[in-house]
Amino acid sequence: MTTLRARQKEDRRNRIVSSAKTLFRKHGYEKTTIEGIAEAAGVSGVTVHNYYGTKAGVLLALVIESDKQLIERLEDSLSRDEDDLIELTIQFARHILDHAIANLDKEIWRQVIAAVTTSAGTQLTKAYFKLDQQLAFVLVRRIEALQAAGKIPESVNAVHLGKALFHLENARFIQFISSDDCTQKDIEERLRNDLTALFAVRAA
Amino acid sequence: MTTLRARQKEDRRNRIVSSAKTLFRKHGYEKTTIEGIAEAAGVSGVTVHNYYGTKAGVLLALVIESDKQLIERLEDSLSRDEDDLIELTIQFARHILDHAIANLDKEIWRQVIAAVTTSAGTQLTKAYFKLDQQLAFVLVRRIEALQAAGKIPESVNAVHLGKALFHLENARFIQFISSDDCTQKDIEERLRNDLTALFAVRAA
DNA sequence: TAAAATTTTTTATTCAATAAAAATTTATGC
DNA sequence: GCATAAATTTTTATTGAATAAAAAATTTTA
Repeated sequence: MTTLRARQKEDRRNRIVSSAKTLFRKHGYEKTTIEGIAEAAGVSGVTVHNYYGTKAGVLLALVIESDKQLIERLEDSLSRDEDDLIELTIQFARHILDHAIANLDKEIWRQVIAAVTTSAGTQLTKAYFKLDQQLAFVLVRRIEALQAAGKIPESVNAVHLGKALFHLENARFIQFISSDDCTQKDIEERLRNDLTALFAVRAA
Repeated sequence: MTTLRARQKEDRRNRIVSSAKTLFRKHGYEKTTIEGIAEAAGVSGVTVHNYYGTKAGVLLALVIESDKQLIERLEDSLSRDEDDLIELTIQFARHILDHAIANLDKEIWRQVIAAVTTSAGTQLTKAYFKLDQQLAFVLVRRIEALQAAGKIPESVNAVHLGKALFHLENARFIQFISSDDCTQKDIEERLRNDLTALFAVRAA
């Protein structure tokens, strides 16, 4: 049974997050004030704080929602007949970058990264890392498929490999958002260089 | 010719940074106020802002100084007869983690990462990334040495490999500081897993 | 429907950040 | 060597994030 209070609360959360997204996209992160978000959502500024703790908390909540959608779609949008691990990883990165810039611009993504690191241990950060984990496992499952197809040695630990590739992708993602000049193409090239070099270490 | 003004300015910079380091270590980042730093340094709060822009800017300045020392020493402290790339990289990571926790605690390193990402493009951030670059090249030179010794194929691009390994190490460093529970041992193990999996992709 | 419980709002405070005016100190020309 | 010009710091004031406590409003329940 959902009480009236629970429904009202849920409603306020939705209004706050959706107002925030509009304002962040319209005016950027810095110029958007908590008071502004509150007004657009029809609550008081303190209520926004009570709900999300900080302005960065509101941003994180909004990113978590959009990342859930990304994960839902990613599994399907990754081409199923790519049998080269390098190209697969680059495709994976491409989907993530596409999704990121479709939702928020670089300036705001920088705030996301900052928020995630400073507010380590909070509920929202845990939720964020859980989604990261799920993203990594999309790669893990593809690696297992490649192993089943004989494209990657069975001796390789798919979980370890997937996580390592995800970390690398993530490092390049952060590099992407950290500079306004860095293009998606730059990132793909760097990622390709990374993987080519790493995979060649033990090549015969 | 160094004018009196230039010397005074340099002096104030030193006092601000050194007061800040003391206070950050003593009371943590949040509880240290700009006004407190200013008082300890014998200047006004606005002067601290004029010099470093933000509280995070002061922190960054202080980290850059200490990272310069790290780089100076790192080249020598890395064992010269380690011929396994995995162990070399782990050793590299160990030195960086050791240096990090010897200087500031995790809470403050989180603020450093946040500051670097949010204030992308500023002078201090550029200086920070330049040092990162130098760190990566310590690895690159070791890789070249391993190639010369026939331990790694000459076909591998040492610069690409060094940078990729550095990114991986950096990702694990951020993971280290992001959780109070994560030990250095955990990080070494994860890094070993990363590299073992990556290097085994093309293994015969 | 009235009392109790919960939640939001009001009010107030601290601190970061920024801007403009005022004051101080250093540098320079006579 | 002193008066004036230039540069730099400090004072003062304002906005906004974050937090806490009291007051007000609304929902729940008895």
